[in-house]
Amino acid sequence: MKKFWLIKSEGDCYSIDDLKKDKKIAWTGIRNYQSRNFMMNDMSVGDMALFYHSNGTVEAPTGVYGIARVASASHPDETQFAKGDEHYDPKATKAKPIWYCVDMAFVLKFKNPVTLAEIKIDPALDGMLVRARGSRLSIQPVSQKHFEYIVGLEG
DNA sequence: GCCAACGTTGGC
DNA sequence: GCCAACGTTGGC
Repeated sequence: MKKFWLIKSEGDCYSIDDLKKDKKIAWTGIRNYQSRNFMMNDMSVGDMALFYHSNGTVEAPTGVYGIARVASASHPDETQFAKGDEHYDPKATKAKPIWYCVDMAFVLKFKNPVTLAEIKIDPALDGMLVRARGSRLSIQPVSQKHFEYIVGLEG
């Protein structure tokens, strides 16, 4: 059973254009247990994800910019072992990793982003987690209905 | 840049 | 196991 997700990235940090260029990347750096658990327990290869840019600007507003696909099972996030890396975690060891990630593959980029402002006012998207105030989860489950609706908005 | 909301840490 | 302090996220 295919599932649907929303994955957040700061647009000026790693954007949908970067993923398009890389084709596929390990979705590292998640340091939140709820988000990690989604990747470890609930994601499967082939699941689809809305690619969301947070911390937007007037020129590049916060919102959904494209689609990615889960391209691997979960595996240890290598950045937790990398001393000096901003995501280094001294409590993690190779024998007992703490943080896991999956690989994400590029699917498509929207011609026009579906902005958070649009998502918030659209009655069809009522209940989307990203609408909730203070929603800081960087990996969120999305219903198939909401996923398809947003893809449909983009045309 | 501000600040509210939230998760995590650590003292007790 | 509580809870205050702290750091971070993320919308505005």
